[in-house]
Amino acid sequence: MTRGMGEMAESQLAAVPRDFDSLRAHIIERQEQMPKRLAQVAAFALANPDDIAFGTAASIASAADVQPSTLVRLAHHLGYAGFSDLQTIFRGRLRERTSSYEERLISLEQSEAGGADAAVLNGFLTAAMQSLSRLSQQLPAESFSRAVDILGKAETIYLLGKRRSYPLVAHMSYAFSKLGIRHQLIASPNGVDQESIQFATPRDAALAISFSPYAPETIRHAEAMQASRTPVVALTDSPFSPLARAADCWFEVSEADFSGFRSISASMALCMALPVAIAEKRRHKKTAKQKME
Amino acid sequence: MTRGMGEMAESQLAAVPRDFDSLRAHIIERQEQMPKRLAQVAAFALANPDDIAFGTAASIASAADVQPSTLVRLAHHLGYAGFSDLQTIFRGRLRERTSSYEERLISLEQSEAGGADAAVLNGFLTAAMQSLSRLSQQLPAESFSRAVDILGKAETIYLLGKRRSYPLVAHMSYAFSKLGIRHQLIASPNGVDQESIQFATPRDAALAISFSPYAPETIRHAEAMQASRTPVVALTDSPFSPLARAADCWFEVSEADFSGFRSISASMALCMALPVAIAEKRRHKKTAKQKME
DNA sequence: GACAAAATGGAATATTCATTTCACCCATGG
DNA sequence: CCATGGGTGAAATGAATATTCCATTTTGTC
Repeated sequence: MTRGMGEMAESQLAAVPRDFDSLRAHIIERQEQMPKRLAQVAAFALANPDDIAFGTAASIASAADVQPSTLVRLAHHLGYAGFSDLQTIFRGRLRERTSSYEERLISLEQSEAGGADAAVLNGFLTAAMQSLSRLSQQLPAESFSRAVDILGKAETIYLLGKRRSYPLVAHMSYAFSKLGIRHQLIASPNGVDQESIQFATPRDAALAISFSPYAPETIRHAEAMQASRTPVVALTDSPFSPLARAADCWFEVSEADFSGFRSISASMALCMALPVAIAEKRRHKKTAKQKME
Repeated sequence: MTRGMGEMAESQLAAVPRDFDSLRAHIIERQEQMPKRLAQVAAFALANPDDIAFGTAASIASAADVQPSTLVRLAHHLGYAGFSDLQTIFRGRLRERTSSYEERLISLEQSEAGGADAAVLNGFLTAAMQSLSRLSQQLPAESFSRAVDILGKAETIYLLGKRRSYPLVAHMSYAFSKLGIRHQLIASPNGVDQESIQFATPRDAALAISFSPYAPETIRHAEAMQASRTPVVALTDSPFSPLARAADCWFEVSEADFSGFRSISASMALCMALPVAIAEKRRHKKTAKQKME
């Protein structure tokens, strides 16, 4: 077997990185001048280093949507003997990595070195993780299923959320659009919200989100919709929330905070899951119907 | 090919460990009663788990001073289909170690009670946690500090983010408002964005957020602002992102995904931290100035 | 617009690798 | 002392895998 690097032997004699960080820098530096497919797979490699370490040429190739030969070409292009040689770099990265405890210490030290700014970032990351793990420990599986059920049946889903909750409904609106689910984001800048929700029927449904201090508008709208017998699902932060009263189904999500600024990570995870679960349910129902006919 | 476990099928029907810790316990428990060579190689495996994860049967065998076939026999003896099957356990250990929150994630994945809906919710929680722990492990302290620096000095902060990134800038807009920081959310429904950003001066700054597939509008606006010498801070998902090129300072946030739907939790945490850090910095500067006078 | 050079996809090939096989060894019980 | 069973080493086998080759497409240049 030849070494497979004849034509580039002299051009980069001393420049073949033998550790991951150098390789990363090397790739980032030259990515601009690489051929299209090589750049594509190089980007994939840096984004999914674990997959390179563990996968086979074929599996990686299909994941990165290229031919296996492209992987070999990339390796040669970078000066390695072949794909396997390149792969050892990615494996070395995992070997060198010390235990997770040490890792955390290192990142802590770095954050202290980074000063006050990094401490803030760390604080919010911690708050987000706390919120998520709290939700995962007592995840409201039944409420979630009911919510999926109610919203899954709705012709149009009305989304209510102001102020701090607005980014959540904004994201849901995006997700619903992507998934082809009819919905209406109640967030007009021209004050016609009240009028918009009057079109809701009992065959529709609403999702209302509000945290303390509760936006009075959201409460009012939720109450109005419930009064007209439109099912209302609520996402809020306390059983005593006025939203919980105005809803047919609600869940409580308690978010941790960093120096007074509350996270919305757990709620966000919920808001990402909800549209997908709804789409999933509708897809099943559709295929079930098709089978019936 | 047979499963290769005929003779021990009934003796340990339900007892083949699928994670490293169980396997370790399992081996320690039975090591005494194992044949000599098998015990020898089992001890080697527990002492050098990384070698098992990445080595070939031949290389491991010579390192442990046994025959390759002994490795296959050990795997069979423990109830696995073959050496490769056993090896996946050792590889899984390295994968999991990446995340400092591995235990929680595992318990999350295992608690698959509650049906398909809960599984979706679980999936998104897992993806969110992965994203967060990845960011906390390699948190971009310097980039973050630079970003705080640049944005802290700006008279007006312009926020650019469309589609999936819009909820992020929407939240920042809310936070900036609460903190009394002058800013401008470039998200008009009437198409005057291009005109809005023309008012930006080098004394202002922009924060642009975009993930693959990059919204062309955001890229264009960021480039336009950079061309007019307004500092641009970017938040994106790859060093090769067109946004990274159009920015004076950028950070990479790689988000995990659940069945193709990417999380934005890590980015969200960053977007919550940024305004607070900026406000913090300005407050310090102010008090410093007051002391001077 | 034509040509040359580079890049790419896909199939053929060569190699590596896990697994199986079989001959031999060694302990144990008759 | 022999017979029997599992245990072990070493080579044979066949599957899996990386690599190479070649026809075709794309890119850059005159």
